Amino acid sequence: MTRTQHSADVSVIARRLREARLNVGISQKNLGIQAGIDEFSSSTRVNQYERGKHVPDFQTLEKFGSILHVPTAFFYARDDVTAEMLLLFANLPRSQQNRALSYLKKLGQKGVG
Amino acid sequence: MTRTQHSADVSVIARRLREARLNVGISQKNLGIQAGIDEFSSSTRVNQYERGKHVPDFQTLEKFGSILHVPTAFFYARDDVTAEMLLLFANLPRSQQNRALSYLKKLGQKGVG
DNA sequence: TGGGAATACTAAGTATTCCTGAGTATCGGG
DNA sequence: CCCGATACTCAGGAATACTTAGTATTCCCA
Repeated sequence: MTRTQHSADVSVIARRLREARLNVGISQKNLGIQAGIDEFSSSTRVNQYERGKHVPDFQTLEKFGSILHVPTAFFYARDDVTAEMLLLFANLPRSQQNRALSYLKKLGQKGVG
Repeated sequence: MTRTQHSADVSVIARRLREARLNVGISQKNLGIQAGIDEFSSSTRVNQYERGKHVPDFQTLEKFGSILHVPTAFFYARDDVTAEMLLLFANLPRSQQNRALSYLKKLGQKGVG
């Protein structure tokens, strides 16, 4: 009975993948094909990933991320707050990302004392 | 000649793992043992991970993250800026994480126009 | 100077996991 | 009812990781 957060017995990667795909609104098969998976195994493979039956390798998840507009690290974020942070951060231009970094450094310094 | 960023031909995971381990200053073998890997294969396995010869599964990386004080998603961050963001964010207490989220949302809204 | 221990690293065979191909289940429209 | 689309399952062959045995290098110190 170890469960850090609310939902699901499915793996983190599986859950995040489905979350991201449904957000964009494409089918499992379509996602796989866009990622370069053979059209005849695409449906099966993506389904196995989302059901947590098998685990996609890093390169595949990088392609999924690029198609679904999420950073790759998002798929590995167990914590919802971290996941949301990654989404927000990825959508910023580089200059504002640097600003955000400065802001967090200040927050961190205050918090220690 | 495709290289998004400066360094290394070694995989993202391999590079981040070594980075995090050296920061803490423990040996490959020691890291593996702390993560529950058999002491007789620990050295080999962690070395294979850091050389990019093999890829550790998610659960193993979660243990490494907890030992090395980095969030699991850190190991999958190709971009250095995102990696640093994850480290800073993980070190904040929950209340300040929420603050950081609000800040990122504001930055995002301004940037779109 | 010459062990000995610690660390990093490699090769190869076995063990484990994934990918492919074939198939079932369900739903909605025509 | 039938068709296409989507989601999903299973089994065996294909690919990858894990274990065992070993090498190379450095540092310590007797």
